Amino acid sequence: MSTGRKRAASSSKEDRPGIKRAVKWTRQFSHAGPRFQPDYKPISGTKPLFRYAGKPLLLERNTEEVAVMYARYLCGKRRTRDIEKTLQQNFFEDWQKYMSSKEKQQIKKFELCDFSGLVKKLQEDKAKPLTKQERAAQKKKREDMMNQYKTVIVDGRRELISNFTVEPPGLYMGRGKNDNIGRVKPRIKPKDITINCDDRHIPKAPGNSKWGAIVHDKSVMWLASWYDPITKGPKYIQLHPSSKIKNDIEEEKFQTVRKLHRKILEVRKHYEKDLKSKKNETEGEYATRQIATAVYLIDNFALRVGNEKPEGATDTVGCCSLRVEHLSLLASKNIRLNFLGKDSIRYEKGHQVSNAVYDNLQDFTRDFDGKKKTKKQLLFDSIKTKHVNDYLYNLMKGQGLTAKVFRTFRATQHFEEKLEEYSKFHELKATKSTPEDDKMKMIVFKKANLAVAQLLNHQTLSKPTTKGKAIKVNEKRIKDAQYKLNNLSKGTDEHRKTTAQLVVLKHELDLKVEQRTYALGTSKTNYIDPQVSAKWCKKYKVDITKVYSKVQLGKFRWALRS
DNA sequence: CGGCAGACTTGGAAGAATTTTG
DNA sequence: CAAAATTCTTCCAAGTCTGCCG
Repeated sequence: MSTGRKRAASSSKEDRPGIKRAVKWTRQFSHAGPRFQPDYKPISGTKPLFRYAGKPLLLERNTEEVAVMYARYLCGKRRTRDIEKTLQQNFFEDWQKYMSSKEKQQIKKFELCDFSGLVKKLQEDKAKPLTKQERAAQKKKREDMMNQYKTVIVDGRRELISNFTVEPPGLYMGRGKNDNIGRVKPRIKPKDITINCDDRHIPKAPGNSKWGAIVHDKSVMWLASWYDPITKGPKYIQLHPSSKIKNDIEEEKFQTVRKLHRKILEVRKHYEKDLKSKKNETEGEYATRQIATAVYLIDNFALRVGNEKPEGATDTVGCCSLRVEHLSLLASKNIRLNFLGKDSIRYEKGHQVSNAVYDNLQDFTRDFDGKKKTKKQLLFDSIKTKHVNDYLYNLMKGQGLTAKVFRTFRATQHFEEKLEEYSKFHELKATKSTPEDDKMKMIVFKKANLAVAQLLNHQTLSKPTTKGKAIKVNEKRIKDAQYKLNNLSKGTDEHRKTTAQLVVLKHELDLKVEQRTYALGTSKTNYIDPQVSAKWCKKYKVDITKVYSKVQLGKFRWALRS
């Protein structure tokens, strides 16, 4: 497959400010290429596990491989979704492409397919306990394999690779109301791969196979790429977040945020001026007013910019793609936004807005000519996200201000404020700590983290029941502690200690309850400036490894070397 | 300009590893 | 010590934004 990718690093790129556009490597980019998925091993012997119309049917190897993909899907704990029908249809349509002509004649209706034998077999294999030796051997084999593929040398520096294996064949599992759900993602082969490496270290393709293409592009940081047959979009083998290049880019991201922080009053003054409508407004001025209003929403409520999506894609929106139906104008300059955002996560919040913004939003429920829009029409009908980013570019020329910077800025700022607020409220000590003090510090950190997750609307759809159980356990402990306390005389050490424990337990419970539907991970790894955490940790004598995991510590090396 | 392809970040869920509990 | 709970890592889908091209 010809990829058509041929861009080499040009000098003009090097001249531009910022790391993103710069050359990523110069002399050496040497790696083993991606690891491929092992070939499929049939799971049914001579006895068929699949049944059609009640009768056992032995599937050919390729046919079984795809059937097993569906069986694997059935094994997982899947939520009942209204998308189930589409999934089955897509799967069956694609599956038939893998069948022999004889099988295609036999297997005509999805409803008559019985995968339960395959499912049972998969579950049995999974449940099979391994001996200690088997487990160790398996681990060793895995490590040996990984050692062969997991690193790349970038200009003399050995770096980790984040995903060195090509994606396995399987069913495409999109989120929300996705039209491609259940389609069969075929196996990726060496001929599908474009390798990016330096010209003296070209990895060898496995066996007798050949790479699809080999490029030496210094302006990008991917090691290998291929096209996803379902989405038609490119997929990449990339560097690990702990790598120097990724670290540099991450540092630059938060530098941009700090620049915005310094200029925020100016920026706000500028767009507030553009919020005002003019007499005999031209179409251009009307568009500017839409841009300013969108920027207001992005700045104030940390919304995503909301790019246009291709026809037929899952119907999710961001700021610029909001439709009239997603907005309610309420009394006292209050508005309510209700829409499906990224990953089909619902955003449903009420906000108070300025007079100018309220008036504008009301205006934008009509088009430029004053004609009332339908519910399905765009609120910001005269602009594209490109215009918003062009506008922002001009507000902070050459300093990398784009819409998503506001989200990071607001997240970090919110975190800093909440950390301070909670630290004061819970009277954290900067000196030596009891175990209860240490626990309170972690609670404060997590509470601030949670506040950011709420701001960014990082909700989880899956609510593991375990979380409910955990809450019960916590409640019981509170009861126990309370009971214990009642039987202790005041003023004793034991009484003091139990009181402190009780306080911690109560706050832990509050946190657990509030945290139930929120995912804190994304805000911690992508939005909160690690320098803020580091400063707080230093102040309150908290070990930074208590708040960041190993991968996060690697990602934030740039901020944490003291 | 506007549209689109490409490259990179951000996102929730699944799965693996580790810690806690009984 | 095993099972359960929790935390961390991996996975890959779904965004953002840039640069190129007509």
